[in-house]
Amino acid sequence: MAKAPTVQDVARAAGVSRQTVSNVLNAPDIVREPTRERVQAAIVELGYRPHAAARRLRTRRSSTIGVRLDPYAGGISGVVLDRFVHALTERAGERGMRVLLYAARTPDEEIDRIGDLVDGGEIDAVVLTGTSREDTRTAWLQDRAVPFVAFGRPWRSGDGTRPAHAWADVDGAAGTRAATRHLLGAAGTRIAFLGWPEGSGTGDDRARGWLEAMAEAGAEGPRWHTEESLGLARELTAAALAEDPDVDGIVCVSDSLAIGAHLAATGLGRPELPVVGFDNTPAAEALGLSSVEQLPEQVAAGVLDLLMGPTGSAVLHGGPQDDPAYVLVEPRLVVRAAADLAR
Amino acid sequence: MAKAPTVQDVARAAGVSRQTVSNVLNAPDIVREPTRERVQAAIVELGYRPHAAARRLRTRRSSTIGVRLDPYAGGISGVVLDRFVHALTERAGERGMRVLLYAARTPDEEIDRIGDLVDGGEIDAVVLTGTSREDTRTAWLQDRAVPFVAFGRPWRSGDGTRPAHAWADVDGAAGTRAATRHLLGAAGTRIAFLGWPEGSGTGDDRARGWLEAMAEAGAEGPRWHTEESLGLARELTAAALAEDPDVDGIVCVSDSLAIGAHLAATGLGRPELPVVGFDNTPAAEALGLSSVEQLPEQVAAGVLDLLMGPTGSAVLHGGPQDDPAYVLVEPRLVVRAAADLAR
DNA sequence: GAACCGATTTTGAACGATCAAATTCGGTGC
DNA sequence: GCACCGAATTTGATCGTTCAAAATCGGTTC
Repeated sequence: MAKAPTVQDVARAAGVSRQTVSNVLNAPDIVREPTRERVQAAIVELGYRPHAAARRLRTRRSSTIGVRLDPYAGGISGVVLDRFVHALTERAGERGMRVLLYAARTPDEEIDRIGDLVDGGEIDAVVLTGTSREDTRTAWLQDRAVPFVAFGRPWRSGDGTRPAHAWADVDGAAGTRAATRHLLGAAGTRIAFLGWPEGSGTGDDRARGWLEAMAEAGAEGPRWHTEESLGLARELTAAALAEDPDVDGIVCVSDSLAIGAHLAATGLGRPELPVVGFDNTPAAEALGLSSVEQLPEQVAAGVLDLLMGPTGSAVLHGGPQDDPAYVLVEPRLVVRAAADLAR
Repeated sequence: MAKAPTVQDVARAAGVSRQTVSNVLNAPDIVREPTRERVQAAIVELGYRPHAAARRLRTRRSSTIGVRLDPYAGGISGVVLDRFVHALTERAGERGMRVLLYAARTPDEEIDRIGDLVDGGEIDAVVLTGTSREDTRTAWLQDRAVPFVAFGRPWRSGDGTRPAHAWADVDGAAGTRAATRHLLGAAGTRIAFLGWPEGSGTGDDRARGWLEAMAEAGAEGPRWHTEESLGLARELTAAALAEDPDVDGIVCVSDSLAIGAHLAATGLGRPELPVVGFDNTPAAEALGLSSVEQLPEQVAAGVLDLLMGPTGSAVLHGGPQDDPAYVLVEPRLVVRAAADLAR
């Protein structure tokens, strides 16, 4: 295999200088038409491809975004993150960016890892996933002036001492609002909400959508809480439904809980009781449960817009943190007729 | 933020030359003990981190592995690949390697993408996923002498003109064999197999495990085939079970089919009929179905061993294709008591 | 026709690391 | 005391690109 051609080789073949070849690649508009064509022909002829490392060394930019891949939780979710990472890779590629993965088990380890990657010039920016209250990572990134965008809102306890950061997220409340409205229109007025224990940003946000839609319709319904566990959800729902048989439908904070609720309803001889989940996981699809779909592809597009500007092809220098914008994606309700498990 | 320190700065601080600092990093054993300590102290003191781009430019190695992220299929699976990529990232990090993602919709587009990344010096090797018969990618990679390992066997039609390549995979036959043996011991002798249409390497391999276990026990059972669809599996199983009620258990080629079969059995009033799936997806877990778990973490470890040798910290130069080794991981049967959906 | 101008192109230097070759250093052997 | 040896360390060159500044070009202006 012959040595790969360099700008020098292309320049020689086109009868111009190195820099002109470089300009054709990076600032085509300042090169005269005929020259540009000659250079481009030479590039194709020789099959030239720029050497990324040399470019990175000179420009001090890697055109690469770091993303932490969460350890497989073993739970029923995870698909959302996978779709997000996939969409991010695709969109980033269209903008001349790459996506580099890194692994970390704890926030501190993640900070170490990011430090290595940033100082080593391997990444220009980071996309944080799984933000929580009191996230130690965001403060560190801000102090180090590392450009980043979070997938997930800054659910901070609001002391307000720190400027917020840029984020993109799915509008959970809008999702449960749509689900609740759907059930109010199709099933009846007594719609229950099955959620997580209060205190999680995401969970509270989703509960709010149900609350608002119920208030708006002047309807009332019970609100139940349990941990993210299919089994617990099933037990809780079975007991609650036995006591409160007038419930016309259930809006759930997750697909796991929805499946638990559906199994409970089926067990009580009410397989047709409408249950709506959240995340539209394959499991919900398989069982024919309605669910709110997150559209992580749009979140990915939003993240890149925040990081690079709506049309840019490089990470914004000042960084998004100087202008803490955000993108809130409206999820989509997927309506299905539940599989009759006892048919 | 002050400029990041370079080897030169460290050298000055430790009173040695650039090259000695480099040696402390890359070949510590050729540096005298006291010198090494002095240099290491200076590295810590200054917070020095090597600049990856400069190193890559000089060494012509990126220490990076490319992996294509499959588009989200929308089906019930996908978890296996995600766990694999996660494990690969983790293991690669331990060996000083990074994982870079790329997206592609078609094999030809994937080849283009890999060409860019390899010629641009962004990746040293590739991990292929989703290999099929007549894979155009493998031949191209071999011609270009790009080191690679496939997750999945070369199911080639065996004209034998090309040397095989290195691969790592899960032993599907071993999985269904274990599942079949389990049912033979726990449920009865008439165990059915619900598989995909013949002709897919993976599907045929899994069918073989059932065949072997049945033959070994001198048992007999029906063999059904359908596409990867929960609904189709449910209909087929319902019809088949009505006609052949003596079936004591069903081994399935996938969790989707297993769930379909389980729903069919439940519908016929036999919710306790043992059904074993494949992949151990969250959906199977949620429904309490037994399933064969793939252990993609071990596949990831195997891939790296093939790529870098059992202890190496760089991609093997000659490339694994000169020595087409393989790693076959034995999957693990996860036994569960099916949820009684009609309780 | 000389000075001048903006647009285009070329030249010299630098990014930060490692390779290859040269040098220095301690210690031996005679 | 001097030549010699291997181990440890230093020096000069280089990887391929882009930045910054200098040079060239084609055409105007006075």
